[in-house]
Amino acid sequence: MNAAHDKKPTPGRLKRRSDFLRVQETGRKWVSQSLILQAVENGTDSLNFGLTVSKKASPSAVIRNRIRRRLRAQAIALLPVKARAGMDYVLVGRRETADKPFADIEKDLLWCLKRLDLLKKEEKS
RNA sequence: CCAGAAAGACGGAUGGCCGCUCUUUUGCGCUUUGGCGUAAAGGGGAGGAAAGUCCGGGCUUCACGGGAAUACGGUGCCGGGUAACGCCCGGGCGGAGCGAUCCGACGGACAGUGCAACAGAAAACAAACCGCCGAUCGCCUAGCAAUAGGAUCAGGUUAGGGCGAAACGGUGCGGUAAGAGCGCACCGCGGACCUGGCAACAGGGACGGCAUGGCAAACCCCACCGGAAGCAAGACCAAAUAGGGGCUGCGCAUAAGCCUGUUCCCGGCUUGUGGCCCGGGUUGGUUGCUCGAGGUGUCUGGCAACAGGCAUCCCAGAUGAAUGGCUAUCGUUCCGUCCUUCGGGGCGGGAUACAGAACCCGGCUUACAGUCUUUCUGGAUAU
RNA sequence: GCUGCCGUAGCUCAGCGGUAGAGCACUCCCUUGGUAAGGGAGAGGUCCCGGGUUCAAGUCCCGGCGGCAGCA
Repeated sequence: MNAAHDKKPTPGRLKRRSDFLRVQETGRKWVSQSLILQAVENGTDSLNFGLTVSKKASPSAVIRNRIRRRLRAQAIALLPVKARAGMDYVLVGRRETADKPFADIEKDLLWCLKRLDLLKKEEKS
């Protein structure tokens, strides 16, 4: 833990529909209980992420907002520290994301990163 | 104290760590002095329904209007409020409740057209199935005959029966061959006119023997209102791409087409040619974008909705979409259990709603754990 | 955010205010050595939900719920 307690680089956000489609069509995907992770190389050094929470996850706008905020909090906290840079990540919310303990979501996100072999090299234990 | 009615308010609190967005000030950097980037500090940051998108406006565009008729859609007791409304307030009428109160698409069926299955004789200028009554010019049976029974109709009748959702006033008395508003009394109904009220309507009522059955959430009639689309409206900038237009001068014709449902009238535009120059869609960005029929307090007018004066405040502006994530303690309330000085307290467990601004307002409708305040009604107890 | 349309049998759809229907599918019987086809009989409905108008509502009116499509 030498570089982490300095300022974490804040990850960029994916905002265009075309970005999401590119990740969905060309990237890799892993499904866990509380979220789905999609990722693809973006050809730069920066790390970007986006969120997708559809009406399928929950018909209530309040619950969708809650899912999106919890995912965003996890993404900002974990991705710059644990995930490899130079990638675009898309986190897709599911119905369980609203009620699961926060630690479980963290575990699921790390699990997805591991299965896609996108953990940072120095973080491997 | 119990049960209920109405109006209104609220709809978790306080910390810790980590974040988002807008804004003000200051510092630093860049700058074409318009600003842009960055850091720190201060301040703001979801709702009563933000929801459904059911009405009404503001605003914007549709190349610019004015008038009339008609179509289509909406509203529908009366008066007031309002920018406007299908909303609100007050009143009337009808209905529910012991009551406080609540509910009501509540104009017109003598302007016209239409509808009513099944049953029933008949479903709308009434009609005659059973029945009741009458008659016998003509018929049959019994009888000397009067007459009785049947049959029939040149017939009367709607009291009673039966059908139906509904059968052309109700009850009683008289009357009659039997009956019938045929006559009378009471009730209901219509109603010239009078009184009160701005009005809806209410009270009285000469007179009328009863006319005017139901359905307009069937077509419709009457009165009033409405141009259409919507911030994904619209404006600007940049890039790349395909292919078209715009402005203006001159001229011609009175022809054709167009001017936002249709038709007509008034008024206007386009066509032909010369010159000059750009415009449109797509993607991204900027803008529209939040100071407003604004909030709060108070005074005045009004029964009230509401209006006006004064003072004071600035109160979300996101855009793959901020207004939060995690955590600790507490509150509220329910259940179980234990203790109790009957006020309550301890422990364990559960519940803590409906729901997320997307241009902005005024309403309506629908969803909602729980809590509080005020006024009123009915009942019980005590004095 | 805005604008339209739809909801009837297991499925696809009809249905002038008057007893809810058609085709396919399903069950039983006939036919056949057996099956398919064919013929006959039968079962199957909260007409999305709640109010209202009407004597009577799947149909008319109002309010909900659900689904589908379109608009940069």
